[in-house]
Amino acid sequence: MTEVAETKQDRIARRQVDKFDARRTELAIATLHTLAELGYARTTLREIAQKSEFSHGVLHYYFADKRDLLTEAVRQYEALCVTRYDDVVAQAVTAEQLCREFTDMFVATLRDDAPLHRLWYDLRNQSLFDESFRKDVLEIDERREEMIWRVIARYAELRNREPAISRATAYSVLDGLFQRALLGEFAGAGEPARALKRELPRVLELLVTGRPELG
Amino acid sequence: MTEVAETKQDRIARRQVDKFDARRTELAIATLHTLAELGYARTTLREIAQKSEFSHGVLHYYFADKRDLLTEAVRQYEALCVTRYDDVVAQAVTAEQLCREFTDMFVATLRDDAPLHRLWYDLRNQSLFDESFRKDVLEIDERREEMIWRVIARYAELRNREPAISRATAYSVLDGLFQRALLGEFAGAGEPARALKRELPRVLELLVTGRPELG
DNA sequence: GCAACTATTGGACGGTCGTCAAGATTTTAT
DNA sequence: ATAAAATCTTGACGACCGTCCAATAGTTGC
Repeated sequence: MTEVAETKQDRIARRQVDKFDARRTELAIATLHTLAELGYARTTLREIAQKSEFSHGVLHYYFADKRDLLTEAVRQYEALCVTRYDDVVAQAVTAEQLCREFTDMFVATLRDDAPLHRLWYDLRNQSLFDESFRKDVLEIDERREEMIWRVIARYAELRNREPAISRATAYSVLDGLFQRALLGEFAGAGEPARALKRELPRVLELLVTGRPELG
Repeated sequence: MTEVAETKQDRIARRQVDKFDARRTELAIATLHTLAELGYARTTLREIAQKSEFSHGVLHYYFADKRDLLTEAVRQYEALCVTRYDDVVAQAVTAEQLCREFTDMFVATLRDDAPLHRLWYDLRNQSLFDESFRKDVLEIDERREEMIWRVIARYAELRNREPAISRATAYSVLDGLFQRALLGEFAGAGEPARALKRELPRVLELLVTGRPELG
């Protein structure tokens, strides 16, 4: 009897928790959009609320404070953006195909998700000043690194080569290229997409110059 | 007579302008230090004034508004940081020496000037949101690119090779590595300096794999 | 259908921001 | 030496910030 009552209570409690979490996520995503549009420095709670369907007061019902909200937003970014190339890796059967489709995806997300990407770089850089973001940022960076490494490792495998550089270096190199292209994209300078399509295959080639036999 | 009076006036005017500019520069450097410490989002005029020997009101005597002051600060950064490796390039007589001294300098500035570097990345990223910084940022980025290219081109020359990638790519790659190491530096994760000393020579090698005869 | 609880509103608060201007102080020209 | 011009300080201003809270609306369990 007591047990039945408890499980009922539990069911109710769980449903409430689920609903609570769902709204938290909803508000965190609204936060993400605000950050992508305005950047960290100009993102305010009232702006965030305006992007959702609620008033600004509700944010303190679901989040302890602004930091809590922003942290949750960062985690939402993670859920969105760390598996982008996995399909490409899974489906490629030749090195040329992987190279081409990776490059295409790279350029496509540069074009389509530019505001989201500038948000990521903004938050990552913010973590250099504000310790409270650092843990989540490092975890996402790690996931991004793994994502890139899956591409490079598979590409090397298909080429019957070995990567010439470490996992961290591979990520840094491609991240640097992406950031550069993103700046060009916003500045309207040159044609970053075209430049990437030309340069990325060469870079991939360089990153797997090692021969398996030679280690 | 009129001419003499005018040149005298001019001399006075010029001296005043010089003094005015000197103080502008002084305040812009104070701004730079504040930005390096607090980041763009938390840098306020009163904080900046506190880092100088003046009160906050004086900032509007020398600068039209906050944006004007920050823009001048960005230009001061440029004067500081776009010729860092030139001595290394000028004095190196062998590829091994250039590689070693470039790597040492790279790691040294990562360690010694970390706050200044995080400021640069903060401002560069800010230019993705705020158009008013973009022009100056792009110019500095261009100068950094040239600085890096002088290193790579000279290294290739000493190795009797040709660079395997474009100027922009070379810069992006090394910038990505630096940014990664900077994050590691602030997060206290691993030993970014050690990792760089290990990886940088390999990367340089990869960047100049082209042969002059075949290139 | 009614009480208990959850969810949401919107305004008020103390604080800080950029900006400005009036006045004090220092420097300069003669 | 002194008047004029420059430099600098101080305090105030309206705006906006994050936070909080009393009141209201909506939902749920029984």
